[in-house]
Amino acid sequence: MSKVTIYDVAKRAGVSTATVSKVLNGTGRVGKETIARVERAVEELQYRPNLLASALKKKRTFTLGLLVPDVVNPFASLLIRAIEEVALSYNYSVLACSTDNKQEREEKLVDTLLSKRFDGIIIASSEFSSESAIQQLQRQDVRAVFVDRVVTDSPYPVFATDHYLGSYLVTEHLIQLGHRKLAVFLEPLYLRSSLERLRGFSAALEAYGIAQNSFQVYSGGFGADAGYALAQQILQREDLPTAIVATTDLIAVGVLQKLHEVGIVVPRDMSLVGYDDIPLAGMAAPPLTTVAQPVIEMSKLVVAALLSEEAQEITTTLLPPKLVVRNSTAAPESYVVAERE
Amino acid sequence: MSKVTIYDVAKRAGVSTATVSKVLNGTGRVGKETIARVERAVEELQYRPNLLASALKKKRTFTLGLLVPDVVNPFASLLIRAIEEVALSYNYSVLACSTDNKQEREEKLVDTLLSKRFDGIIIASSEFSSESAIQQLQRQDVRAVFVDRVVTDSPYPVFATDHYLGSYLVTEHLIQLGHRKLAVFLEPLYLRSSLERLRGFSAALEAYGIAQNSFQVYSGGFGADAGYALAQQILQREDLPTAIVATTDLIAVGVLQKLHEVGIVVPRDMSLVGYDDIPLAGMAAPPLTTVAQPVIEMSKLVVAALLSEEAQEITTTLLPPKLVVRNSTAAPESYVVAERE
DNA sequence: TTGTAAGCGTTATCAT
DNA sequence: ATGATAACGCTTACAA
Repeated sequence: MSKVTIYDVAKRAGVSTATVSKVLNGTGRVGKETIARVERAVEELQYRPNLLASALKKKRTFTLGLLVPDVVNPFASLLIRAIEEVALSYNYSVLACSTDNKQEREEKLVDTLLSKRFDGIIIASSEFSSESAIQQLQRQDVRAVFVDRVVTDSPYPVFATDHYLGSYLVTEHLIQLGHRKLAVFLEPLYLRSSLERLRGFSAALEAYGIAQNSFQVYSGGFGADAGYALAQQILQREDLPTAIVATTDLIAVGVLQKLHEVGIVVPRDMSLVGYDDIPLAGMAAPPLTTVAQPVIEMSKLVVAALLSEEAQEITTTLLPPKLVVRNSTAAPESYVVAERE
Repeated sequence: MSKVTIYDVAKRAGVSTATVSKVLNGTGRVGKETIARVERAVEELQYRPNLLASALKKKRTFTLGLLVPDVVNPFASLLIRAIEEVALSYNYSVLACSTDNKQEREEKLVDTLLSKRFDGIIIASSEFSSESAIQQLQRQDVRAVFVDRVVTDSPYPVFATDHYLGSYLVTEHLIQLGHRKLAVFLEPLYLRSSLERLRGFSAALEAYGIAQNSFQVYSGGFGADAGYALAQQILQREDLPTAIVATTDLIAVGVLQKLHEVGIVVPRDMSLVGYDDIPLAGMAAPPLTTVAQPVIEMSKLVVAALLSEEAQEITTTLLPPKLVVRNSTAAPESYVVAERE
């Protein structure tokens, strides 16, 4: 630990600690000359204020806690980075933790964050376990917000992408390309975000008067493994869809891998879209058509909400996603052929 | 901020704060009954000790700082997660920051971490800017370690994968498959890790008596973009190599994309290997042969080194990488076959 | 076994 | 414009 304290600086500058504190914080009036002396002492001593002591007194740690399912998840990384950037502009740091969607773990982490007295907590973890976490938070009074997880009756502000809309847009894109036989691959259905995505998918079909069959929806786990497995499953069918809406880029990549294995070429033989627009999406072969979440915008709102002086309004803010068209989508072959005739 | 303090607990339990502290920390002798009373009070009041105050007194924050180039980079994520896990087992949190390999930014971040009095700082950022960061650290006395970046004359322990060996292994794998015309794609050459990888590549060729030409080595930026560009560059050549050693999975993915575009099939027409074994490597089409870094093992050593009671030994520890053979490599004969039209 | 009280390094109030 | 000094919430000798 750094041994030099505000006392050392005060002594060296020949002033009181109060004065040093004032120049350091720019509070109160201090003579120009005094300021210079203090600053020189700080420099000479390589003094770094102890933020622990400062925080204890000021009740501000300049740190935000962030809960995500897994920092390794590309979308989580994207979110972490965006929040980190915005926080930095406020002179804040952010400590991100992986909950693994495990309730016990989440509770333990919330406990820690609470003890460390962070100035705000951002929950971007699954809504699955948030129930108890919410209770924990409410008993202490910390600012908190939920991100990208629609949670009903939340006592905290919620910021999320309009997944219904995103899903609608990307499905519509496929339909406009001529697809009529679509399937949707979802993350587990207990996630509200999955349901929203499903709703958007379904609404798009409805809007264009396309018949809907329940067997068009597939749902498994998370990640590429899930996509791979789901693809394997759908390949058993006699009548394959001409396009697949994967509601996660990771799932899409898994699908891509399976299709590649069995020699189905995307988008020639089948179209495929993802969701999230993680960096990987642009690097897939072929680059994935997907929907981008407004991560930066969302992060700005989130941090601002946490750090604002005013009382928090408990509202849900839905942000608009953006369709990103790349090369994994094309008109279905039959469609093209039909046009020619 | 939580209003309940140790005083409230003491009052409620009818004991002194000293006693409460003792039962909370398990230090000193306290009567069984008293313990029960205190614990009940803690529970009823939902008391969470203020770790700021505690840290101020004990000089331990139970938090580690971690500097990586970019949390979005998949390998960085892997490292962050591994360190997070190990730290958690010690009841520690880790705050990861992205330096963007920018010196100014790195210095600012180190400053912040220093002020927050973290118990240790892990530098996994580029050696490029570490010079000044090291100086900053040394003036304060914090524990620190370097990870995955070989830095000469480091005043701190360094833990890194033996990139020379990893590169050697994967190159040898290619040679044993029958490849004789190899190229290597590297990250910028001012990175010692790049040089080590190059050395391993070269040594393998040497060991097998394969002629080496300078134009076999290509070096550009980081990430898939770089790989894509490098691939584009090499495709201009008349005599293509039969295998490419990309010293990063991300670079390999970029290469894959370019090759895919021009219709070169991996590994039939050309073999390709990556490095790092990020999750993406296994999901590429085809899944990438690569070399895995012992991230978990490394993280264990790193955290242990930071948290150990004993004086730090300033040594460099090189950990062995592991060759992971998947489907992006094959004997070059097929390439010849493909040539005959 | 339990309590008193002096810090830990800041900031902020109130004098001067 | 500057300085004493009392907190902030906890830990830890040292007493009792």
